[in-house]
Amino acid sequence: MPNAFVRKLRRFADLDDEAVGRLVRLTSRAEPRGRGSDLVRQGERPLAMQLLLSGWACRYKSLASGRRQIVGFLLPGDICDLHVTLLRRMDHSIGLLTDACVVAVTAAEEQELERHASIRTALTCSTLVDEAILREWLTTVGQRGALARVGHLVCEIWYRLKAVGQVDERERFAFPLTQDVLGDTLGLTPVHVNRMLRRLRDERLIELERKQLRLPDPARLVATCGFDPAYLHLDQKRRLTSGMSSAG
Amino acid sequence: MPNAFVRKLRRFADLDDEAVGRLVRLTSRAEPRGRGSDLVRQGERPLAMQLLLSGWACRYKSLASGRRQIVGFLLPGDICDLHVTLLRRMDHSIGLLTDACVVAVTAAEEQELERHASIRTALTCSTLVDEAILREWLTTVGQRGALARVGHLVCEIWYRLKAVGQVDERERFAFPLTQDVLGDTLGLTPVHVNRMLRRLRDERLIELERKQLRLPDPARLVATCGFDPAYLHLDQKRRLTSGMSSAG
DNA sequence: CGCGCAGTTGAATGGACTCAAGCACGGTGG
DNA sequence: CCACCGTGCTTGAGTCCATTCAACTGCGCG
Repeated sequence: MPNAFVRKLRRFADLDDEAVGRLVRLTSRAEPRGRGSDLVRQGERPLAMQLLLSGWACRYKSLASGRRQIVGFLLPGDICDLHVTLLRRMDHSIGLLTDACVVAVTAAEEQELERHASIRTALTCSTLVDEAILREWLTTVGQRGALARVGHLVCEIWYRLKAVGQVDERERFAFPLTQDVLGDTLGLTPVHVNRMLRRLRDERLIELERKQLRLPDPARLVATCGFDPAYLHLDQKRRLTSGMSSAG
Repeated sequence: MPNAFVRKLRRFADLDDEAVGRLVRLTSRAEPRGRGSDLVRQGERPLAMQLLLSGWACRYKSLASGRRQIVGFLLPGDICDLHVTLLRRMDHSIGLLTDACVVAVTAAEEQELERHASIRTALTCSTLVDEAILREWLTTVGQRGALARVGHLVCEIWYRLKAVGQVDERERFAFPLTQDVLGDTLGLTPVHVNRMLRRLRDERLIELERKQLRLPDPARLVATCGFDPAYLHLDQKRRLTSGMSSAG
């Protein structure tokens, strides 16, 4: 039974048995890490690429002013920093938003993996998509109003979780983000995030309680915040089916 | 005499004569393109990686609302889209801000280039830095005030141009960006950009006329907008010297 | 039981936007 | 040569969205 990481790479390239075997062996080393701990820290020398097998994490940049900007979410199966060992120092940190399982992959193991053309292709695609997400986030913060910012992010997470089989048939999924975290992500104050969430709730576009989010009418949410999933490149190999290949 | 592209890659890895020869041969095909034309367009299938040998370009995303967000500037020597042919469709466009010289590199030629370990390393570093810049921009738009946004961008461009020898000894450099373009980059209206430029001028932090920008006191500008060049990873191979190796 | 974190709501403030008018420059054509 | 026009820049006045400040609620947990 493949883990989240293998499932993710399969979306980008066909992996033969040997490749899958190698990936599974690698990920068997997974170690549990507690919520709130940092996987890597801004200013430090990067030692290894890391894989997130379960749990949520975020990349963030801290400013001298004390403010911080979250510049990415890492969901189960996501890759922390491909090739990052080439750089001298990290320009951002990665922190865990929930308890998680993580595998550290040394530069040598990374090179080993990339001998497989299919794995290399999949990893490269994955980083291209990460970059595309970053561009979309910049667009969101630069151009969209507060309501659309919140809604747009919700749509993105819905699509991304759906792609790894973590949305149930009632369009419900885990959503462990605090309003504070949302604020640091979207360039808004937590107070204002709160008001926008309220409006989305009042308009029956989301249902949120106890860190569980449900989209009663995904199409309407997508429409009202102008969400276009093209940037996620989900149809990279095959078009995403409405349901999930292996339900969670 | 190496071109801007070779000079840029040299910052990331030692290139032997054969590698340089290959790069020079490739870039000899450069073609002139007029200001305002698009190198690639959002929604189209990507056909080739492109190299910008001279001139300025920008990546931008267009929204259904008619607004647009600029998500990156390409300066002389910059690489448009490494590996992008792996994706089905472009999620953004690239447009020329000035007249320019451009080389298109097919996927096959790209693979050919990457047989050289040193070239591959340099290209990878380059994309890592591009991603780092994107994260910093998101931080700028998300967390900084309007004045610091403008100042921060000016600092970044100063550093980047300095690294490719396009800043003269009086800290003067070409700055072909209109206030409209700055607005679309920083998430501000052109009117507000104008006011911020005025304040920077009034405080003697910049001198700007006829598309020429000068920093009378770079250190003070860097300080007042909280700029930290770490994210540009300029010390990747060797520390940047105060002057330029080959003055332009 | 009391503490702390996350969320909620209100009122006042302010930074950036909108709308609008006018200016300066460069290119074009009569 | 100069009138014309378009693009980009400049400045002012009024508005609005998001922030700030502050108080209060609800819940989980020791």
